[in-house]
Amino acid sequence: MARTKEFNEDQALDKAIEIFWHKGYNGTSAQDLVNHLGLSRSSLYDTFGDKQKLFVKSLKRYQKQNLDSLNELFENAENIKTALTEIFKQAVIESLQDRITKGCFMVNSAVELAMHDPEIAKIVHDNQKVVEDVFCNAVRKGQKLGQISEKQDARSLARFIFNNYSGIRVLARAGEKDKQVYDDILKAIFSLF
Amino acid sequence: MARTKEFNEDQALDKAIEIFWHKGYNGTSAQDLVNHLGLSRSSLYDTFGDKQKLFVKSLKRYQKQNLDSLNELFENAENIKTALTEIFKQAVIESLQDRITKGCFMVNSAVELAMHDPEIAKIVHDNQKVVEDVFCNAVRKGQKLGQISEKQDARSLARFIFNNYSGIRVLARAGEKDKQVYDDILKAIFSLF
DNA sequence: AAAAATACGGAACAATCGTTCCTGAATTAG
DNA sequence: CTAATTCAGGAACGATTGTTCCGTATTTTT
Repeated sequence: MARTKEFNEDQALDKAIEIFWHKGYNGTSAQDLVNHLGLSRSSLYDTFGDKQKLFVKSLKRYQKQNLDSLNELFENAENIKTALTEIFKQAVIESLQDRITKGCFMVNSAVELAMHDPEIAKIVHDNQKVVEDVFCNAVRKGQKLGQISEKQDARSLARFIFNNYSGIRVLARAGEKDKQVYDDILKAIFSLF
Repeated sequence: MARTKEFNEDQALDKAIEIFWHKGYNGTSAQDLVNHLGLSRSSLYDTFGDKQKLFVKSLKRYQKQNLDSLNELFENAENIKTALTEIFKQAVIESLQDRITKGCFMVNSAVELAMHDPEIAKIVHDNQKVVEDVFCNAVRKGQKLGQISEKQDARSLARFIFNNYSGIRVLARAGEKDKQVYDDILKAIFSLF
């Protein structure tokens, strides 16, 4: 039979996520992928098909990773409102820590590709719905526990949270490094709960 | 002396805005520009230098157009809160009306290019500051007139508004066509004022 | 009318794009 | 050992990229 794969496909995908996230789809060349993944051209194409397929696989993997950690966070949280603030605070920390910030891979891909690639559009839209649901369930739970005000409809609040999360990721991608800007936004957001 | 230009430079720039807005910088080829602007390759390069310079000019023009209309709106508004809701409602209408939606040229450019092109980064950042200032002054005025609650700091509220506007434009670019999603977000936003 | 200047269309450029293919070495299972 | 399979490396593909250049037409000033 054949020899076994010498590289781990998931590790390679993580590398692909990194560079696509950083440079975008159109900004990443095949040579960039070869250099960054550490695979030969042939292995790369044999394993993943072509650039678009590799991108789709990367984005799906990213989506799953993020969703899993989001679900885990809410499951282990005893206070929902605190958990929500943690999510945003973490985003702010990430936005400030590096000289450059990549923002959110999903948001970046939505802006760059959703209009022109139906497959990407579906991934983005599905992600939006499922993340919105996670937020919505969390908010409902928080409201039942008396941790979140019931003045706002849970679905509405979930969509609102999602929207502000997107906005902050764009701000980060745009290179905003003033902590006060983020803090002001967060202050306004959480005055609603 | 020489003959006069047969095309209007500003009209050509408006055409450039259209296609860059639609396809992004990396997604727009020189051939796309020739086709869409209706100029020859030579005229295009003679007039605007190169692709990057044309993009910068387009983005700056877009920024000025948007800022002017924003200022005009607030100047003519007797009620600031109403004016703010109008801005968001207009964004929602635009998001829903066409089969495809381009979102915001500035947001798209920020996501695609700010990390990799310092000149674009500066335009994006300058725009953010000046738009934030416009919002801030408007909010202050609205608070003085008793049209906007004074519970929130004007600067904080301005940044919050900007953030949600970005988020909505990303949502539109991602192809969201469910009016209820936008309405839910708007409901949450304006419950703060 | 002559001269200067610019617009135009299109050919042509080198470079890079994504992708395919070939070769030989490596590794595994039977 | 043999056969099968996958690896890495790199040459090579045609297509497209952004850009330059040239010849000609056109318009304006002297």
